[in-house]
Amino acid sequence: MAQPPPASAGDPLDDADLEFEAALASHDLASAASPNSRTSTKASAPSGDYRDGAMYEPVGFGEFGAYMRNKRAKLQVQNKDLVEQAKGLPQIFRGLHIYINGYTDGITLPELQNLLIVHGGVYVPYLDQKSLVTHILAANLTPSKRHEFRDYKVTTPNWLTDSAKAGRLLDWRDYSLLAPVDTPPLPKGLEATAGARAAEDAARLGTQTGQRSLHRRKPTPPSPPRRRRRRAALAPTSPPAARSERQNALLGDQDWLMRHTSSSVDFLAGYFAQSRLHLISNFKEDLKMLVAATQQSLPSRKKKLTGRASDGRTVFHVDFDCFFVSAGLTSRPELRGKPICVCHSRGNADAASSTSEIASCSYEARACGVRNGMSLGRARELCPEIQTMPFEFELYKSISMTLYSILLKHASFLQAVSIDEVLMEIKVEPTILREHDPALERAQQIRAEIFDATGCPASIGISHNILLAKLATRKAKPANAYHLLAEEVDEFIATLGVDELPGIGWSMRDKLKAQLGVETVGDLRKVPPHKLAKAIGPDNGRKFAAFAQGVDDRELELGKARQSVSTEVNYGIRFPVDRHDLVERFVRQVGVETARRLREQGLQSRQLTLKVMQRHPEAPVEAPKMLGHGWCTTENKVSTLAGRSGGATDDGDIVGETACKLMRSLQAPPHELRGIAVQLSKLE
DNA sequence: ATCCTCCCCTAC
DNA sequence: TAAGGTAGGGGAGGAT
Ligand SMILES: Nc1ccn([C@H]2C[C@H](O)[C@@H](COP(=O)(O)OP(=O)(O)OP(=O)(O)O)O2)c(=O)n1
Ligand SMILES: [Mg+2]
Repeated sequence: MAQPPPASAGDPLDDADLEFEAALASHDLASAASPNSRTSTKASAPSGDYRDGAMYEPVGFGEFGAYMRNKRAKLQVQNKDLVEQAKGLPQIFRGLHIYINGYTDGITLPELQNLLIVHGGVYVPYLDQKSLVTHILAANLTPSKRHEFRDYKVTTPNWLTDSAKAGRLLDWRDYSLLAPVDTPPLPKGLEATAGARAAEDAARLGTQTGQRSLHRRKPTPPSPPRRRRRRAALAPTSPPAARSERQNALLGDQDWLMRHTSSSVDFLAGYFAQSRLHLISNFKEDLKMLVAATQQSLPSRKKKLTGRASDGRTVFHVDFDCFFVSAGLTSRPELRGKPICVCHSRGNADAASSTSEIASCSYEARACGVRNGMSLGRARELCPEIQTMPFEFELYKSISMTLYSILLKHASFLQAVSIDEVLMEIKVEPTILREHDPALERAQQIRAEIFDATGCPASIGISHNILLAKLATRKAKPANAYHLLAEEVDEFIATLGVDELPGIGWSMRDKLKAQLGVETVGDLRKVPPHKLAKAIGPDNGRKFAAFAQGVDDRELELGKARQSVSTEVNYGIRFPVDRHDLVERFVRQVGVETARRLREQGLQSRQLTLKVMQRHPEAPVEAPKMLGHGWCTTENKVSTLAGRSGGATDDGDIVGETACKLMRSLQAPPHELRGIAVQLSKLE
């Protein structure tokens, strides 16, 4: 690789570090080279509509309800005064989680909270989808509140004070603010939460039809009453189809289950051969290694970044349009221009009820509301004529390699974001006039080069920091480039929804809305820093306050040492009653596989964590998603690893055995298992 | 403050 | 039928 030439005289970017600029410039010319264990438990909140891509939850989703519940319980116990006060008082509110929306004269909020807590209740500070709330106390009810609260037990603060006075739980309905409504009374007093939504999904999907199999010890509990969705926005336009006869037949056939789930020896290998999420995660790690091997480390800057335009950076974000679809289209030109998607289902038989996930869909399908991550069944409702294409993993990897080799020629300082996405920093002349934009011209040239080499359209976003480059890509898509200039940032960014900022997903979006009434980035800007920090934490508060101004001082990430290696399987985990032998065989396989991945990285580990998902006691036996994990509780068990000569190890037998030991110590009933993972950390 | 441990959350 | 993986940022609570 060429030595960095001296920085050119009269560099217009007097603000930038010379050494850094020189290195960047040189790389523009470079070519691509080619036995103490701990445990903890939490209940996992279930999904909303699992079939809706917007509600897609990654693995380990949402133990938020129970997490907050536990956390609040803990906070309360820490308050010694209250514990003392509670002694001898009847715990009439035990198990109740109460949100106080308003109260009347004659009593203060702290007094109400105190009264609630000393009688065993839990105070819920704010209302959102995930907080478990059994009752709401309100002094009055505007029409909009009436609508928002319609599925809760809404009553008055007097109910609380009177109950406390009486020393017993009075009927909340006697204090109800709601006129009698068409909604039936709630079943047990802990609904109106995400939990209830999942149960409801299950009921709608007909998942409790009582099929018998070795995979169930007891008859299915009665289906919870069907309830209206709490938020109209979540309701699909038409009720989703129930699981098909065929699906039910398979799930009830123990022979079939033994052959197609974790009870089969071959399951693990077959599963990873077909999992697209495994592919993209795994391949990303490969790309990070490739990039690290190809480029030298980022020279340190003399000046720290401010994250503003004055840094004089030019960041490019390159991202294929509907990547898996575009790749598939290279050999299927007849499907161009049509609504299509890539998923495992062939889309023939029971397509209407298919829970197969769409990995990528064409922009024509997106026009109907179809999204990546949605189930095929849901997509069919939105777009009946949608066609499917099979996965072609080798093709994706090959196209991705071509992309990376092209981009490595244009800039050696490059961050592997994903199989279809790259961040890079290129030294270009600054843009003076909109009519002459060297960065944009460079981007169009790169796009053409990518298209020529791969047959796939990529889009490129350009700006002076990572955040804005990524947002620019969204404006560019599909099949174009966009340079987001400093002077247009303010206006552009204010109108975005907060969840369009990278790093804000559904959880933080809901929290911002519930606690601060913040929905757009413009709203976010107006929040005082201390309030933001209180709602989302000090670091996040600072980060997103800066993001809201379009400010992002992050450097490209490259060549960072790996902190952990793990293997997770949260699909197809089904074992017959009492078959501990099959569980043990599977856990050992997962452990051996994880050790293999560790060796592949030339690493050793001193700590193993076993993660086990079990069906939540209130969840239906069969998850809404075919062979999915459904609503679960999760347990993590940690053990120190001891190699044959003491310290760290990469030995498959040791890792497998340690994982099995932790699994045995859990005493989990095999038929309730839904997910198993082994993570190795403390690497050296 | 700063660290550690156990989570949750996010992105693709 | 279907293949809901995985690394890393960061918050909360506690130890130092
Ligand atoms: N829930 C998801 C999201 C993405 N992917 C895979 C398939 C996508 O093609 C690829 C890249 O993800 P992107 O987020 O970049 O989405 P696309 O490239 O499909 O569309 P676009 O980038 O045009 O929005 O990752 C997936 O399997 N499941
Ligand atoms: Mg893409």
